[in-house]
Amino acid sequence: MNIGEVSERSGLPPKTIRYYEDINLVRPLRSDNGYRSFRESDIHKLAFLGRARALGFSIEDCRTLMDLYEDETRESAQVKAVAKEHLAEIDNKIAQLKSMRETLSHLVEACQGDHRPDCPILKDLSRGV
Amino acid sequence: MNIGEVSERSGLPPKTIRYYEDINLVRPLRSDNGYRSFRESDIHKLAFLGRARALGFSIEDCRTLMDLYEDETRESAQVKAVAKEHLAEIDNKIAQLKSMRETLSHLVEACQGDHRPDCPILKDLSRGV
DNA sequence: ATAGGGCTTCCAGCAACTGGAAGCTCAAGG
DNA sequence: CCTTGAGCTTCCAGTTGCTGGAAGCCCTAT
Repeated sequence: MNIGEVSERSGLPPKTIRYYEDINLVRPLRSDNGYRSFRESDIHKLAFLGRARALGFSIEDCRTLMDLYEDETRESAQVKAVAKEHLAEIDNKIAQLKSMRETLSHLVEACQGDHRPDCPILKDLSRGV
Repeated sequence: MNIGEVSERSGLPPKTIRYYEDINLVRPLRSDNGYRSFRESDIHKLAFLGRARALGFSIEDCRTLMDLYEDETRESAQVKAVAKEHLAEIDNKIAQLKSMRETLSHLVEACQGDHRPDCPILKDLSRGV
């Protein structure tokens, strides 16, 4: 199967699929004409990767998860550890964004947003050095 | 004032300060020995930038905000518009992260995390292609 | 034969720095 | 006076995860 069809079936852009091959996340075969030739198992892998990425896992995490997936002797504790760590990172990011949101929304509310130059947002950003 | 002291006073790493000069966010003078020579106004600017970045504004937003800050004829509506747009982006990111968090936390809870290979996390990631 | 679409590779660029190498400057100590 | 070490300089490369574009081959249809 050529990359175009694989792209449609996996939901990943061709560029991304080529990139994943570059970094050895998938290893499609090659046809005589030089085209990549994907097996069903490659598509399966790519879809797996797409879903892991959609959950925010880093590429390296994805690699680890794929390896665990293909390792029959894995322990679910290993998978859970990766996921829990990622979950903690997500929580950190959410907390950070919420704190930004908090500050920023107050400032936005305090700003008249009219034709005059006075602005609490700029005032806050430029507060004492 | 040399970059080291400016770094301490502004809270930005020297590398970052040099980078901000590269992209013309600050324009320190130069001493005869070639060292950057910062004025108080430069430190003020850098602190401003640091706070804007801490609120998650992009570098380009920071540039815009700095320009507005220095423009006496600005209208606060311009500032507010930039801030509101950024706030919306933050809200989007939070929503996205929350949705990931939702899915992921369910999966993590469902995973035994023991020595056996069976794992709902991997099962979900590899669900029907 | 030619046009088009799909495929290939490779190079560059995005954001916002960060690390490291090579080398100059300056102040202090022996 | 010389050396040592910290601090400064520039420049290049790498980070993350792609994405865009150029140049060119392949295949099918007209």
